[in-house]
Amino acid sequence: MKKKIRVRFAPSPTGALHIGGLRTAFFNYLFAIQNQGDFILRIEDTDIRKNTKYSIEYILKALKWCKIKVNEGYNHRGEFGPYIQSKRIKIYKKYLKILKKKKLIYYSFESKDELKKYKINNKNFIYNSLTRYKLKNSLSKNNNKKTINYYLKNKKYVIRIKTPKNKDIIIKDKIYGNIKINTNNIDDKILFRSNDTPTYHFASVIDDYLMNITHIIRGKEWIYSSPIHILIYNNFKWKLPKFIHLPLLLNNKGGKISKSKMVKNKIPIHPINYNKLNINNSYKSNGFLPNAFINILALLGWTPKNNKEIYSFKEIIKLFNFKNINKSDVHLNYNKFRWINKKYLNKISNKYYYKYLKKKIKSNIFNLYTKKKINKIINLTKNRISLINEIWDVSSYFFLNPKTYFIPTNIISYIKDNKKKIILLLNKFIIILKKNKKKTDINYNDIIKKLSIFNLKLLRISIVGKLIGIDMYNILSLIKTKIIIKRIINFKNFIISQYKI
RNA sequence: GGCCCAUUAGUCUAUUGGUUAGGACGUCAGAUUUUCAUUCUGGAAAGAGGGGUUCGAUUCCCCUAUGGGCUACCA
Repeated sequence: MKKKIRVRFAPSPTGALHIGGLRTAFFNYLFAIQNQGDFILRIEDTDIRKNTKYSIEYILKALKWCKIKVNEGYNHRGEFGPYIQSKRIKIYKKYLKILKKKKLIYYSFESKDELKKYKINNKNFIYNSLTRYKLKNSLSKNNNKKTINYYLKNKKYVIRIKTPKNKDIIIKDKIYGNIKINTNNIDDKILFRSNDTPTYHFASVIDDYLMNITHIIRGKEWIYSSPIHILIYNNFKWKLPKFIHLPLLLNNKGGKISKSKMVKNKIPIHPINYNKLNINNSYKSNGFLPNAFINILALLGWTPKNNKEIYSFKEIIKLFNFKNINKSDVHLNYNKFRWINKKYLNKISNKYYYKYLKKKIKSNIFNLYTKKKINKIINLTKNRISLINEIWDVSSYFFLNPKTYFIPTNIISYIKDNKKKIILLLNKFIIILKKNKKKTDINYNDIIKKLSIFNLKLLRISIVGKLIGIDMYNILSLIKTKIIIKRIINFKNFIISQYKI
């Protein structure tokens, strides 16, 4: 029987999970679903920091918003727990002992500062088989037993892995192919810190083994630490999992994704807002739909070869394949993200827009319109936007009187040349509107058709404030007559004062 | 600096030895439209540079350049 495929998403809770981590999570999730495997969430908190608690909360919330369903792990069921590394220290110690017996690890006594100094004086220094015998550690010949015992007793040591000398380690990566790294170029990485806690390298390998992880899908930044992981597997004589490294995400200028940079570029990097971590710019807050965001995530490094951009979740699952993941790093293209979101926006029901508008608009103004009318406004405006928030931008003139008028220069000169005519025209409007209290009595189409283009533009400016928006017929028939009259009067007064009539 | 990875238009990418180098976002133009948008049609726009291998190279190899990653008692 074939072994069940098990993958894990193993974020470290050191700040808010961003689009890069989410992409990794999503690809793991896809692979699990495709193979009826397990998708495990493991929290890698071997390094304890300030915001651990909130960061974990955020991971859970973010995954939920992206509809990524964990079926085993932290905060979920599972028989391989605990799924948080700070609660597994005992386990790591147990496995450390095994390596100790096999003499595959050793104690190293340099303090952080000592090593720093050493590195400054010795360029290209690497702590490994080529140098370790000259340094302060339990393998070195420089130290006598007394000094060694001193450090051991006082627990002033870290535990390092003993990497072999001049050995090529080959990482068989499903995306990048075989990558050869010589052990002379890698450090004897620290496995246990002086505070008796494991480092990521050790903890994650032990966990991956104990949790029966079959495929390690993670960002490319991990390629260079893979030899250490492989070495640990080999030391235990455990079967290696498959490695799949994903291309990195870069911002639109080719730099690393980071909060400060992305805010400048106005590209959100976080999925949702979260006050406790000070996240107030996100895909959700910018008006992205979860389904669109999933589509965006999928296309971050993955290209199905059929010249399509919009994929439902089902299609993604059907088509997803590591063969179609490209090797070069991915630049985020916010314009394209918006375009993808637009495609999804076109499909959703009006109630989402309705909800948004209701929240946005003061109730006394919102209630001027019946639900039917709001729906009509939505229907007429929704095809103009690519983010749900923008429904307000394209419909605000239904709810707010124009505060200022944006009049193009050619219209200004038209006004100046035809002052009296225009005032007459506006007055005429007002009279017609006042006469007919019920909308149905007014044939707006007739009025509009009789107007010259210039006059029609003027009418639009008087009601909308600028030359944008849906057709005048619908604007006039949707807004209450009383309000239209008011707006026209305002505009008339504006012209009179502005152009001294 | 050392080691590792990548390099097709502004961006995401297709094409793994023979193509008018295909698609998408963006951009530009035209059509539709009472304005603005939408929509539709069309255009411009690419193989980093230099060497090989080959009848032939975007595709294979080497060098250079550029970008990125790792080089923490961070993950």
